[in-house]
Amino acid sequence: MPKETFFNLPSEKRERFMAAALDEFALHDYRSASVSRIVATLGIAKGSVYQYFEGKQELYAYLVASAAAEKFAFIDASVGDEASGFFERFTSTVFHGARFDFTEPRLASILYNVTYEPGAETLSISARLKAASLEYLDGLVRSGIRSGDLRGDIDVGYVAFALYQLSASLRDYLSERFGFSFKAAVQAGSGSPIRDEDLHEVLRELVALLRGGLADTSSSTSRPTTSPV
Amino acid sequence: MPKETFFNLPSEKRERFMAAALDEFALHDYRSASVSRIVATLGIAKGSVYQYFEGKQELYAYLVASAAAEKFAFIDASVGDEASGFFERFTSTVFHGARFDFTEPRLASILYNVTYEPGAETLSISARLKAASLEYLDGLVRSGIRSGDLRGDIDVGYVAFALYQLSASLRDYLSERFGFSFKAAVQAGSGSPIRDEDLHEVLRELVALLRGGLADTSSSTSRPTTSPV
DNA sequence: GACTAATATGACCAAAGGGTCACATGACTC
DNA sequence: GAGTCATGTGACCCTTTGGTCATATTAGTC
Repeated sequence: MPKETFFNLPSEKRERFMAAALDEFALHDYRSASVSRIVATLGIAKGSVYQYFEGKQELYAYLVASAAAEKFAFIDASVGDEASGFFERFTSTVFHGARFDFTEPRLASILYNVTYEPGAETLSISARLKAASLEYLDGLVRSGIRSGDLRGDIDVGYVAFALYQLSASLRDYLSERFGFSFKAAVQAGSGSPIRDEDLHEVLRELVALLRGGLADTSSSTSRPTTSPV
Repeated sequence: MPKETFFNLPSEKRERFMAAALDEFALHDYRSASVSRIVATLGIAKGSVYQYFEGKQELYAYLVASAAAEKFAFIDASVGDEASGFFERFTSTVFHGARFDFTEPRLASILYNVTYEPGAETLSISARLKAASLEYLDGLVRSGIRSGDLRGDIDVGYVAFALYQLSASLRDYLSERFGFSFKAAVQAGSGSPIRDEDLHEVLRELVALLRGGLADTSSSTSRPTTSPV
């Protein structure tokens, strides 16, 4: 939805602009992100921004849409069609999603931030994104039930929601556990991909929880009421 | 950490101030919350706020601490000691936590907002709160393993984190599913408690997921690769 | 070189923010 | 009533924000 002027720009200039804008919104939430700061970084006049976009909101919407399109394309291309079972497909989707996040911390941060935008101005943008993710998971769960991978008595709506939360929050867990700072990565401009083994180890935990739950079903005594000294 | 002046205030005035400040921070995130708006609502001079608190940050920290103390006290008093198993204790904690949220939407919203504060200014405040919750869940999981309720091979750190995410996000799910708007409730000044049965129904889903997972273990064929026409 | 249309510019605006401070007010003591 | 000390006040300061617009520059065409 940028103005025509933006697309008429020499691609080098357009990309320089996008890079600066993505940086700004990756490092700050919507309200804190500053158009003035973007133009200061680029050394261009503020008026130029308003030749490209109607305003801050439109700029933001465009950045979010770009980031989302890139991430979805990456996941689609990576997951492929061979993974057929529910848990395999889910694992693969989350795995490649996380790989994308660590490789493209700038885009990932924007998509992460938008999830938690509280303001009314950004509501439609964030709601659309969340709805798309939930819809995908909803379909995945339904087909998992149909194929017999999942129990038939689960509440599809709630389970899709839980999967959404657990996969979205993975970023927090991974960055804490492996000491990865997305903010620092954005500032450094470099994505240092996480080790696949580390990622798989965490995903194994997540999928084990989702697959079989936490309850101990092995032992003979269901729960020893007193310590067996 | 408010100044002495604040505690010297006639309790009526102090409570009026607290009410207005809680409203403001329940309805807006830290940056968007406005000291000017609080004093305008109360009809007092802006200087007064700075007689009570060092600044906006200290005010915010105090409000968050107050809300957290009240919620924890409520949960502690409600859960009691009779619930002994892991899933019973977890359910009871989440249940009463949710009851608190719907009864005190103002305090609940502040505690919810602080979780997603992105700014550096509020980092220590939100980190402390999150750490306290994780520590509690960590202990709960450990004792669950010790008592034999939980499998011994789970990753305690990750499971505590997952429990944290699932219980924290319950608010979103409940408010969407039952059409409850926390914002509207704060503005109306009234908490309309959710029906206990509705809450229990959702908690049953959550605990079923946590207890036994999603995999269908009943059938003879683990997964029919082709549809059985 | 002249005309035209697209693009770039940055001084400027109004609004809002947190915070300050010299002063006013009130209450209590002697 | 005078003196004192805690409290209240609001005009004011500085900064920053998103956004505007008259003007300047550039590029392309004849």
